[in-house]
Amino acid sequence: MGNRRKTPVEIDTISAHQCSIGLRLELLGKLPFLASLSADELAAANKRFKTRDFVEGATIYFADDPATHLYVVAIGQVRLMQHSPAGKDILLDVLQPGEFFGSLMPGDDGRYAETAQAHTDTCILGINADEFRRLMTSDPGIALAVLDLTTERLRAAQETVRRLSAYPMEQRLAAVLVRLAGKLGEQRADDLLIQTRLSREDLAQMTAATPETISRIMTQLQKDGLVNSGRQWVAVKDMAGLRRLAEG
Amino acid sequence: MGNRRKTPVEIDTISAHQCSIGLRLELLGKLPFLASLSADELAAANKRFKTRDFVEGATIYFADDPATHLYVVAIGQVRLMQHSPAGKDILLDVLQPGEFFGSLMPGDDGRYAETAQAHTDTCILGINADEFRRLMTSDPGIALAVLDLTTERLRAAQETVRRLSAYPMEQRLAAVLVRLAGKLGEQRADDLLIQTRLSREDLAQMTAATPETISRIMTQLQKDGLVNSGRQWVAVKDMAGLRRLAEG
DNA sequence: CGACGAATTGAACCTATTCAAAGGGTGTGG
DNA sequence: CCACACCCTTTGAATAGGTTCAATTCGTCG
Repeated sequence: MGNRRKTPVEIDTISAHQCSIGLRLELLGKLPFLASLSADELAAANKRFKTRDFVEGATIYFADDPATHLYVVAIGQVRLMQHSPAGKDILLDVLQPGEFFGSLMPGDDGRYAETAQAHTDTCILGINADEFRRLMTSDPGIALAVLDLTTERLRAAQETVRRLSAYPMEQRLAAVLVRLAGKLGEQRADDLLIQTRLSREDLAQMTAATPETISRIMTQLQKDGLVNSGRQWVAVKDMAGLRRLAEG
Repeated sequence: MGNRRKTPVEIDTISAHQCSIGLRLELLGKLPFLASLSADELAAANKRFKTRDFVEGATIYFADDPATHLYVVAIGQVRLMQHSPAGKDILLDVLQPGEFFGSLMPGDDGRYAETAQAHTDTCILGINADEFRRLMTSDPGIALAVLDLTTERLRAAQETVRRLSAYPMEQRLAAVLVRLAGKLGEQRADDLLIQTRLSREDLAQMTAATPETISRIMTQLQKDGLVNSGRQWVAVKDMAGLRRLAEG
């Protein structure tokens, strides 16, 4: 009776067969950039993708590895990270099912810009970059949809640059929490739970800070009634207030 | 006799007729994303572009304006900037002839992500975003070329995020100088001149610093023999050394 | 329960900012 | 053509925001 765990975040352990053939077609059909395909075309495209599984923490590829494949998250969550010589890591994003990552440019000169890591137990679908390029060539709708998603990511990256350049820590943290809650938020009685394991270290890597600073600011945000938080989880209590804080 | 000006940077004042019909075809033909077009197609595309002139300092569009057009730099240089409520500006890039900016997404929901400003007297070619989308739909080669350029920009933006997050000022400045010299560098007897007006304030806005800090670091870099610099100009003397410094 | 990793808290330190003042190149108007 | 005014740049001293290091507390899982 009752769960003794305090973490409100659900942690799925996936079995080897969840990422089955049946699931794949359904999944691919939902991808925004494959929406223009007919059922037949979709089935053909499906054959091009290969399934791969990763346990939590496993690395899918490293930054600067030769970039050969485009991946789509099927089950679980994927972390995109960057590294610096000094050992400081940056957490760019946590991807959900349906989001793509990896290489869009064919040819062997390209290298991955980030490291991709399984944030939970994960199943991903991979397609060779050249093959995907052929798909885009034959169907401009796919190319344009991918272009739109990429443009949107460029905009998001520029927004991150803006925040890193011109905002103090507290506002940067608020902005990250607003973004995560919008993307991964799950409504609860009293707040919006960010549905992923999220340590102070993770938040530090998303805001260019140290875990200690994040801890101090989180304490303040809780006092102000903006968020609830515990070990490896965060919930947004006052979205509007947090958004106001983020904008300055 | 002789020029009394000390600035080594060439400052062009363009006349109203330089951006003529004849030049346009030549220019459009050189664009990487229109390379796949035949002469006829190019002439047809050319009709879709309209010419606009701006004097130095004039604003082409503001961030958050409704995004309607895609532009290509024909003559001169264009600054892409961002703003923050606190009044801190960010200088994202200085675009050269042949580079595009503005809107890639049609529809009236989109807004410009940055402010575009004439960094010198400038002539640009503009095309309606919907019309350009039609061009991309009819020729996947164009769409893919634009996708590649956008992907490259996303990579550059993520690199900026990495530098802002994990590197101290000196290394960030070194990295910016390396990038600018690679893009706008003009070989001279003893160094590589960055061919654009570049104040301490500009460099500050590119590295998330203050002009004072830039000044102090520049003094140091000159002492170390890595750069030469004066009022509104910078030249890289030791590219390899500067690159080494940037990487850490 | 016991142990390990995460989170908190405190104090010293450091990098870069802020504010202020002085010096120098540009180009403009007399 | 020269002189002055303007803005860019340099330099200094005080300050602040965030980091670092270290010690302690707390939650979670075996």
